[in-house]
Amino acid sequence: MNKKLTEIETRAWVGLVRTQQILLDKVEAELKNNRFPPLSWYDVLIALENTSEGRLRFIEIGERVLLKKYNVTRLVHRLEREGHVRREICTEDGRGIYAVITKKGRKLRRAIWKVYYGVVQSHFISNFNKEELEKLADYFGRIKLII
Amino acid sequence: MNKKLTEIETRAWVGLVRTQQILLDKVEAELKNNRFPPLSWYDVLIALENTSEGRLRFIEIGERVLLKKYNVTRLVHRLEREGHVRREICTEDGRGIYAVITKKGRKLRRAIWKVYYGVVQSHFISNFNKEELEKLADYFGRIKLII
DNA sequence: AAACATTTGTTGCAATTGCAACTAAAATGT
DNA sequence: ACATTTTAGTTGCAATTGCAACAAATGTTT
Repeated sequence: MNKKLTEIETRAWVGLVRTQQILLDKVEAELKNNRFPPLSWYDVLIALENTSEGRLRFIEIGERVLLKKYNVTRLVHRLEREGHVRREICTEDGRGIYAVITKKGRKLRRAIWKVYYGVVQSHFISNFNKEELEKLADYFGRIKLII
Repeated sequence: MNKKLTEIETRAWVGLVRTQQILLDKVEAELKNNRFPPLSWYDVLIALENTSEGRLRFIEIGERVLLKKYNVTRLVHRLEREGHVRREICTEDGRGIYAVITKKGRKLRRAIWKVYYGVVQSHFISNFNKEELEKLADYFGRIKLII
């Protein structure tokens, strides 16, 4: 078999990697400009807000935000220290711990979103029409998330 | 203005970020399985190999691989320590330093590529036909790389 | 029930990355 | 030519991440 990518395949792959990197670097830079914490904080807060109870077990956070468990421990600890999250014991499973988003956490999440949205809208979304966005959503949806 | 993304816009954006993250995590995991160094080493080595002289100034490496200058210093130092790269003085500019890829570096680059290619081919490329890949390449090409 | 294995979360240590201050050379201004 | 500013690269210190060993609770096997 030929272990090479065609020119188009290369442009698609490198385009994916560089596009994401450039856009996330830009978001991080804008957040820093506005004295906001890094995007990883947002990822956890929005994951919590997207639940009915505003809470998730550490392991669930790791699954949704693609973080190793030891990084969940530490990231939640930082969020907790700043009052954006508090811990709750998990009665169903003695090993588990819930992280619950606080009012302050919800407020921070909204504030970060304004900056985040600005970058995504102006540097990504604005480049495409509806049909193209649907294609992109379709394409990305094909990637097997497991394995 | 409405600071919200539509459902499709969200799927396109989140799809981009998650797809890239999942695929790169997978590449890194495969590299580790095969006792290879991280992907950042590959990025520098291929950048060097893509030049006629097999060399780039540190600043050029930073531009092409999207690394801050202090991380270029350190990454090149690690590559140098393992013999994949050597330094060369830059006669045109007394501030500059070239990193030159060595035989060993080229060999490592090819070895890493086999693993890297396997993941990209089977988890990304294989999901699309030629026309779709062309669309992806086109879409990513639209992102303004500057600002 | 007892023994063993797996899951969940934590932590010490090492490696990497970010930040800011620094040196040296080049470019610019006067 | 001289002073000033910008650029290229380095480095010490702090923060973050990775790794591997660990503890405690749950699940599984016999």
